[in-house]
Amino acid sequence: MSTTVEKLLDQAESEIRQRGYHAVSFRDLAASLGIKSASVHYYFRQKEDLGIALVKRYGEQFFSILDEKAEELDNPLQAVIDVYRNALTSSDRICLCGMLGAEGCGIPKTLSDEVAAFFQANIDWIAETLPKTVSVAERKRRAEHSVATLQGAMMLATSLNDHKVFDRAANSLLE
Amino acid sequence: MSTTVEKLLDQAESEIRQRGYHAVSFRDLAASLGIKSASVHYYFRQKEDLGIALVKRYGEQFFSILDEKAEELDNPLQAVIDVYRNALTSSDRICLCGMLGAEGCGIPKTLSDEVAAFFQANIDWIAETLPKTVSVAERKRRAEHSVATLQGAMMLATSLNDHKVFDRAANSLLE
DNA sequence: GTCAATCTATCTATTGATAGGTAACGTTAA
DNA sequence: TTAACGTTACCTATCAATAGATAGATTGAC
Repeated sequence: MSTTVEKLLDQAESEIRQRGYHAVSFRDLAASLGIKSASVHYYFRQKEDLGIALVKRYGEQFFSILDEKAEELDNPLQAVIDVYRNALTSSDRICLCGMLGAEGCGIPKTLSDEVAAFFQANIDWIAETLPKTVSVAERKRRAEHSVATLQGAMMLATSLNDHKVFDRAANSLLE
Repeated sequence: MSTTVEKLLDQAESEIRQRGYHAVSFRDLAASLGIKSASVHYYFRQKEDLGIALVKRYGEQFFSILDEKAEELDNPLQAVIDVYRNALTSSDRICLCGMLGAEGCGIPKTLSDEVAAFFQANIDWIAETLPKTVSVAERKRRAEHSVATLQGAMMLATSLNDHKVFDRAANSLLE
């Protein structure tokens, strides 16, 4: 049995990943849990606080699963693809940071900073796993390309309502 | 001197590409032009109508510029990259359809359908320019990969506040 | 006089946010 | 032992701001 905070975070993540930050209200969230919007403010003083908690939790979960997956598989890039694919197919939603990253300066700055940190960590993680025989600049370039493709592929697959679009675009990274 | 409708479309496109559909209001738009929100409703009965007009115009302009660019250059994929790059660097904003595509089911269905059509046309355009020696399925895969990468790269570059991220990720497509 | 383009005024719904109340429960101290 | 207190987790009620939308008046060009 999860706590109210966890349920709130789960619900908020689900709704924001589906419709965006501005399309989700405290009242919606509260109603989904059968409580009142004032109770959501009890846990998160401002909407911004909820957003930040959400991105932090998302990042922790993401890298935790990624590290685990990378140990199982011998190909780190395949691990990244698997984690992204699972994020998409298990819920038919794009990445939380993909959504918030798109909304750019429409969301509080503290929140977009947190989102940027997620992307940077994602790029660094991938760059670190590439062969050391490749230059630092080239590793960075390839890592950026991978993250860009995966994020774009999630959005594209969701818009075109076809997860296979993600698979095809993502698998192109493995060549 | 552009008409009020054109100014409205310009302003709406600029604001939506920067902050998202839900973060833009008729009052904001009207105020930017020095008119009242009721006058915006005179041109676009509902917000949804404005959105659809916006995506249609965006698509027309996009493919018009793309065709032009493709005639100048001998490499069609380079033309696509150039058009995307210019969309990003000239205004520091992501693609209109990238934003609306992310917002997914948070926007009216008629609008998301229009966005999906843009993406499909974009994929088809690229697939068509790839060598006929390559199978149809493979051309489709490569085209999807290109669009995914370019869309993701715009978002990533905007979030990380560094246009070079776009250039590096996009140039990876030319290999 | 007609009509396009704008206005004023207003409606209802929703938003994020706050103040203050209450019921349940554990802790503490006489 | 039990009365008092504090904390947690909600609640009701309400606010000011903003949203999309509409009705109907006005203005000015042709």
